[in-house]
Amino acid sequence: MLITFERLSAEKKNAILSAAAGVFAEEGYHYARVSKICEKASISNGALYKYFSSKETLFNAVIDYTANLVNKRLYEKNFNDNDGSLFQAIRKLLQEMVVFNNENRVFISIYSDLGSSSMNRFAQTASVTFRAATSLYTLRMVEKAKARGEIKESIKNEVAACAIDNYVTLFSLTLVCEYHRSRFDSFFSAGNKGLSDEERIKRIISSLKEFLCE
Amino acid sequence: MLITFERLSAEKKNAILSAAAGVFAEEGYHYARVSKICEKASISNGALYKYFSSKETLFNAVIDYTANLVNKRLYEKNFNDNDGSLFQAIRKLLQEMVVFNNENRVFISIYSDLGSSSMNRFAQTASVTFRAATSLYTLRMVEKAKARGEIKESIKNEVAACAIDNYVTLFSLTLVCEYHRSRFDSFFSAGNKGLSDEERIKRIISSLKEFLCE
Amino acid sequence: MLITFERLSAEKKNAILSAAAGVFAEEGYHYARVSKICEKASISNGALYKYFSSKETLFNAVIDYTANLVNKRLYEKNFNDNDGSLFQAIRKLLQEMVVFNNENRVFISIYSDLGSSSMNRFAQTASVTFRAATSLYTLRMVEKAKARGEIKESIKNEVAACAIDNYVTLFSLTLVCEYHRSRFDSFFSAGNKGLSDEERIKRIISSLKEFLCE
Amino acid sequence: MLITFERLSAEKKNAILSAAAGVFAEEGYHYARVSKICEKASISNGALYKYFSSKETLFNAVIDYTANLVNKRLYEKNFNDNDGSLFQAIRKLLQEMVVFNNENRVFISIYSDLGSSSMNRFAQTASVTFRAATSLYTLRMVEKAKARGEIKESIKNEVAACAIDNYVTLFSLTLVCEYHRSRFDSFFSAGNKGLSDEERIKRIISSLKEFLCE
DNA sequence: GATGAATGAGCATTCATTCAT
DNA sequence: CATGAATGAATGCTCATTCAT
Repeated sequence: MLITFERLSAEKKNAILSAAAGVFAEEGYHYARVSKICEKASISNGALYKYFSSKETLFNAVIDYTANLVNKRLYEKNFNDNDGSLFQAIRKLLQEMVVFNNENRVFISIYSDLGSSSMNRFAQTASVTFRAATSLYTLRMVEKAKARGEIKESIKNEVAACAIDNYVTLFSLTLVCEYHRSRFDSFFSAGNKGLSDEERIKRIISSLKEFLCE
Repeated sequence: MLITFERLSAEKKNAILSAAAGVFAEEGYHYARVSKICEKASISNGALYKYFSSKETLFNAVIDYTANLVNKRLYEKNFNDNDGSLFQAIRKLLQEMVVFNNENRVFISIYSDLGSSSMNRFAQTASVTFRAATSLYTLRMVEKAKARGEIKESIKNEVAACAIDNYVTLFSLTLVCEYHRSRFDSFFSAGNKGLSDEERIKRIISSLKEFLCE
Repeated sequence: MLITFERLSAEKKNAILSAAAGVFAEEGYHYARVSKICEKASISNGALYKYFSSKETLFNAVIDYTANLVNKRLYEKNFNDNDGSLFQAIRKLLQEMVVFNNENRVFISIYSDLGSSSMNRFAQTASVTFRAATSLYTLRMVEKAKARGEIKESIKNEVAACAIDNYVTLFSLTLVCEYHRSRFDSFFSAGNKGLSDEERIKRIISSLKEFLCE
Repeated sequence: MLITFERLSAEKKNAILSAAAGVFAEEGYHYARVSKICEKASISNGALYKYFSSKETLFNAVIDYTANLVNKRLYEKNFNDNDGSLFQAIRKLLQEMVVFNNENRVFISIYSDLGSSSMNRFAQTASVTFRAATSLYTLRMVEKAKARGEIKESIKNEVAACAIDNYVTLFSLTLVCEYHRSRFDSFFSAGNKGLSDEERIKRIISSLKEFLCE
C-alpha cells in the first residue's frame, strides 16, 4: 500500500476498499475486473494504480480491511458484550455471523477464498490479520469459562479453543460454500434436504457441549 | 465425459487425467492453461477437445478421478485393513494422507480448491464423488468403535463422525494451504514456528480422544 | 473430382452431393463443417477426402450438382412443356422457382452465395454450369415469342433475353436474400411491409410486358 | 457504435473504417482478420474492441460508412449536377461507378457481399443505409424525366425506377463479381471474350431507352 | 479402399497495466 | 496528482486435413 493511499480521506479509502471487497467477493479474485472496482469506487483506473501497485496488492489491502471489519463485528464486540456462558457466546457469534453474511456476502466469501491452495500467496496477510483477534479471543473465552467451571477442568485450554475455532471456521464456510454445506449436512440430514443455518448452529453447540463439559 | 474418452486405453485416460490434475493442482483452476495440460499429456489441443467439451468439463472429470483415487487410497484400503482401535485407524488415515500428499500434491490441492465460494459451480460433482465414501466410512468406524466400547455410549454416532470428519478435513487443508496451517498452529505453537505434520496428528488424536472417550 | 468418386453408385454419389448441398446452403460456405457433411452423408471424413481433395473442390462439385438440378427442374422441363405465351412461361418459371425453393432452400441459397466477390474463386464453375442452359433457353423462348408476334419486332433478341434474365435473376435473389427483397420492394411497397412472392411475380411480368410488347 | 468511437478525431475514425473496409473487401467478411484491420489502422487490438464490441458490430459500421460514401459519390453528387437527360444521368452514374471502383475496389465489393443469403444478418443495416438515397434518387430522376417527356407517359414511375435500379445493381455486380460479369456477357458477347465496362454501359443505356421511351 | 482419431495452426476477444495529457 | 484511452500479450476453442490402422 503506497503512501498516497494513506493520505486519502477516511471516507474515500473506505469507498475504495469497500468497492473492491464487493467485486472480489461477488466474482472471486480471478474474475474480478479492476475496472469494475474503479467504476464502483468512482475513481479512475490510473488513480487505483497510484494507490496500489497491482491487483494483488489491492487484494491484500482488501483482506486487511475485511479482517478488521470481521474482527470488530464478530469478535471484539461479542467479546466485550459477553457476560453469559461460553456456549451462549458461541451461539451469539454464529448467529451474528449469519446476520453479517446476509447483510453483506462479501466478507465471508473472501475469507473462504483464502482457504484454497491457489491463494497461498495471500496466506501471509490473511493469517496475520484474520487470526490476530480470533485465536486470542477464543482462548480468553475458554479461560473465563474454565474459571467459571463451565467446561471440564481436564481439557487443556488450547485444545478447547481449537475445537471451538474448528467448528466456527467450518460453520463460516457452510455460509458461502456449497461443498462444505453439503459435507456438514451429510452427517445430520437424512434424505437430501440440507439443514438451515439455525439447525447447524444447534448441532455445533450441542456437539461442543458434549465434548467440553463433564 | 464423452464416449470418445471412455474408449481410450486405461493407460492413456490415466495419462490425460493425471496431467490435467497436476496442472490444475499446481496452478489452480483459473491459471491452469489448457495447452499446458495437453503438452504434459502428450496429446494435441484438438484431441483434448474431442474428449472434453470444455475446460470446465475436464475439471469435473478431474474431480471424479481425484476423488476416486483419494477414496480408494485413504478410505477403502484403510477401512478394510482396519482391525485396530478407532484412533489407530484415524492416525493411520492422517499419516497415509501425509504420505499420499508427499507423493503427489495434486489431489489434496484440488480438494482444497473446491472449498471456496468461487468454485461453487463444481460443488455438485465434488460433493457426490468426494463424499460418497467418506461420510459412510466414518460412520461405520464410529459404529464399530462404539460396539467395542471405545467411545462414550452417550455420544450420538453422527456427532462423533462429524467431529472426526471435521478434524480430518481441516488436517487435509493444513497439508496444502498456508492459511489453515497457520490457523491450526496458532493454538498449539508457542512462538511463530509451525508444527510438523506428525505433531498436528498427535494433537488431533488426543483432542478426539478427549472428546469421544469417557 | 477424383476418379474414385465417379466409381461410386449413383445413389451414393447423390447422397453425398445432396448432403453437402444441404449443409452448404443452410450454413453458407464458410460456416459449413466438413464433418457435418460427412455425417449427413453417412461416410467417414477420410472417405470424403478420397473423393474430393478439399472443401473447395467439393463445393465446386456441389455447384455442378445444384446447377444441373436447377436447370432440369426450372428450365428444361419448363421449356419442353411450354406451349403458351412467353409471359405465361416466365410466370410458370418464377412460380416453379418459389415451389422449388420452398421444397428445398438449398439450391437458390447456393446460387445467391455465388454472386459475391468473395466467391469469385468459384465463378468459373458456376458460370459454366449455371449459365449453360439458362441463356440459351431464354434466347430460344424470346425467338419463339417474336416469331409468334408476342413481342416487339424492334427489340433485339439478346436485349429482350437479357432483360428477362435480369428480372429472373433478381427475383431468385429475393427468395433467399433479405437485402434484395428489401431493394425490390422499396419501389412498390408503400409503408414498410414487404410484398409476397406472388405480388413480386405480378410486378415482374407486367414490367416485362410493358418493355417488350408494343 | 460506441460513444468512444464517436469521440475520436474525424481523421482517425476515417482511418479505422477505411482500413476495415479495405480488409473486409479484400478478404470477405469471414476471412477478414481483426488483427490485420488493426495493423492497417495502426491501432491496437484492444483499442478496436473499445470502439466496437465485436467483429460483427464493426462490419455494420463499415456498411454505414461505405453506404454513405457510395451515396455521396454516386447519387447525391450526380443528382445535383444533373441537368441533362435521364439517360445521360444514368450513363454518368455508371461511368462514375467504374471510376470509383477503380480508385477503390472496397466499396462495391462490400456491397456485393451483402447480396448473399449468408449475409442476411447484416441486411437490416445494409437496407436502411444503402437504400436510403438510392430508391428516392432514382424515383426523382424518373419523375423529372417524365415531366420533360423523355420517357413514355404510360409507364408507371416505380416500374421505370425499378428497371433502372435493376440494371444499375446488376452492373455494379459485374464490376466485382465474375459470375455476374459472365452472366451479363453471355447474352451479348459472341465467343468467350467478355465485354468491357464501356460496352456494358452502352448495352444498358440502349436497353433502358428501348424499354422506357416511345 | 475405408476409417475416424489426431493434428495444430489460427483467431476473436479480454483485461491488468501504462503513460501522455 | 488524476485521468482514461491505449496497449498487446495471452488463451480457450475450432475445424480442414492427414494418416496409421
